[in-house]
Amino acid sequence: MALLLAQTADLLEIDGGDSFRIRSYRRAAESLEQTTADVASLTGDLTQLLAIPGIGKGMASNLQAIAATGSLPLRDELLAKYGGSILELLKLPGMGPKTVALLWDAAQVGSVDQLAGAIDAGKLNGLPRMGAKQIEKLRKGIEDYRRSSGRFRIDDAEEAAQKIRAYLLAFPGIERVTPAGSLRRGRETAGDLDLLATGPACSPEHTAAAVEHVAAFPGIQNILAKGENKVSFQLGNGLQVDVRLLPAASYGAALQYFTGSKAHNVALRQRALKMGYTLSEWSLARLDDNSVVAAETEEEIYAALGMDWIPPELRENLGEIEAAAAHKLPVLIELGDIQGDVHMHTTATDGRNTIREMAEAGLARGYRYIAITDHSKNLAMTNGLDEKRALEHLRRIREVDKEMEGRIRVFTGIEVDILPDGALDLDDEVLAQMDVVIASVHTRFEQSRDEMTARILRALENPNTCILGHPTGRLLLRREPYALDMGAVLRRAAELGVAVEHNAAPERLDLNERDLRLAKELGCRIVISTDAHDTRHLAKMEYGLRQLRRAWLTQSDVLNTLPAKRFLAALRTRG
DNA sequence: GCCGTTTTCGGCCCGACTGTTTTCAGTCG
Repeated sequence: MALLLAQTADLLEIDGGDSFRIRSYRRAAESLEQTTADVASLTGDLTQLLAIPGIGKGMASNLQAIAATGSLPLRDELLAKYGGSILELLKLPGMGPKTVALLWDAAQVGSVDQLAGAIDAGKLNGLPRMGAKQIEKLRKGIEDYRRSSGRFRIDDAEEAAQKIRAYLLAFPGIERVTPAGSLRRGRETAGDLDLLATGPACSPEHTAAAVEHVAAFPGIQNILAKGENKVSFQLGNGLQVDVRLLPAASYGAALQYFTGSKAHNVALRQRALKMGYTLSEWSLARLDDNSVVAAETEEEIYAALGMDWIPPELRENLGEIEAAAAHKLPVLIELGDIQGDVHMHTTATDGRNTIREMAEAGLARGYRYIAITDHSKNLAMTNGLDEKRALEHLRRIREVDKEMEGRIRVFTGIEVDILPDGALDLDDEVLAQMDVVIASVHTRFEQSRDEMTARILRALENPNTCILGHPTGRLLLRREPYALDMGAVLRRAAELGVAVEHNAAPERLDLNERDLRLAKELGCRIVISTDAHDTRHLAKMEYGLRQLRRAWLTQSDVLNTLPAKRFLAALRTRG
């Protein structure tokens, strides 16, 4: 529902609709994403719908229309006018609604492919605001878009997986459902979704009824294939899902096989062959007489190959097979190791909860401490804090810290902006009073790689900087606003003892897997945090944690696994 | 289109940047 409203807002914007009406649609969409109410079941109850902020009479009737028909007349109308692919144009960097409208009016461009064609045909030349530089930017944007599209963010894939899983488990005789593939390995993105199901209803002779149940999943857009033990389909957002029904006797073998990665499986099968076995999706069996050695669980299979069980995150054939055979796998960091989330915002700037609410939410997650790090003044749009307000806020944080009576510590902090010349945007004497100072780049100046690197290096030198916040600022799958010499930045951060933040939210993930491996190699201090803007956002910690695991990180590599006092001391110690 | 109003109309987050603008429009956070 939220998606339909957000799309309607985008379409209205392209259509040149009233900007306040557009904002209403957007606000309603955000509100629906945040509400804990089950909107679908509320559509009959007008009073409750109207109680949701941003939902008035008009929007309520829109929601009822969506609940009844699955679509929104206004959205359908606009999509009919502009074609179904117009919205993908907005995903290109530098493309906003006005430019989309311009291209539509001037050259009937209604999709990324058509835009590429129009550029090649020179149809954009001479259009207002379409200089050579702009066109080149679009050309590059299309390239990036094509490279990344087709993969889905891990949280979107996870959400879909959980919905399908719950649906499958409701069928009598399906007892276990496990996501495999890149989702299980914890990659940042997933190309498709592999779900394995087992139970009495999945044994070879009885799958027919279960297959029909799978094929009746309400979210299916179209079915790609339907066989005896496999159903493939596409969801409305284009995500392809493969559901496999397997007998319990070979579940472990199937799980191992479909978890991959391909490189890991190839190496594992070679090892099996050397040992006189053959490994398939059905079992590990002896080569000579085909007798099954192991198949029911992954642990048995790895054990039969003389190895410890390998966490899925490590299965990339990057040394994990040798380590498992030598019983020298690292003990990877776990969610329970994290003692505190040290980057979050409150209603003082652009967060949606109070200091107290964030503290309670941290406590509920079992943390021993949190840090409140609202924006500084350079982020005017977020109502960023100037020196005076920052100090007032600091006092308020200390009050809440007292109120919590030691059940959880609440550290003072701020997220300052790194200006183009590398200076921080608040006075040093104010920063010196904060427990946690996160220095981040927010504004998207198109600085060169060298300039951007120099900018961050200078910010690291400021003695008050204790965490380098989202260093790349990349929005996954969407934009690569700038590049920098990450090696130089991480090396200097390691020398100075400035911690480097890994932003756990899937839409950010500022350090990618390679960066994380490099950080570990260089001996960087790493902090993982969620950059939470509301209490629910704190749950995103688990996503980023999986990238840390993929980079072979252990508890001792991550600073906020330390107890409160030692964490603060380590953070403030340089050199 | 929502919301709050000394309630039925008027306000609704704003500052900085880029490109191509010779004075500003569009995008972004």
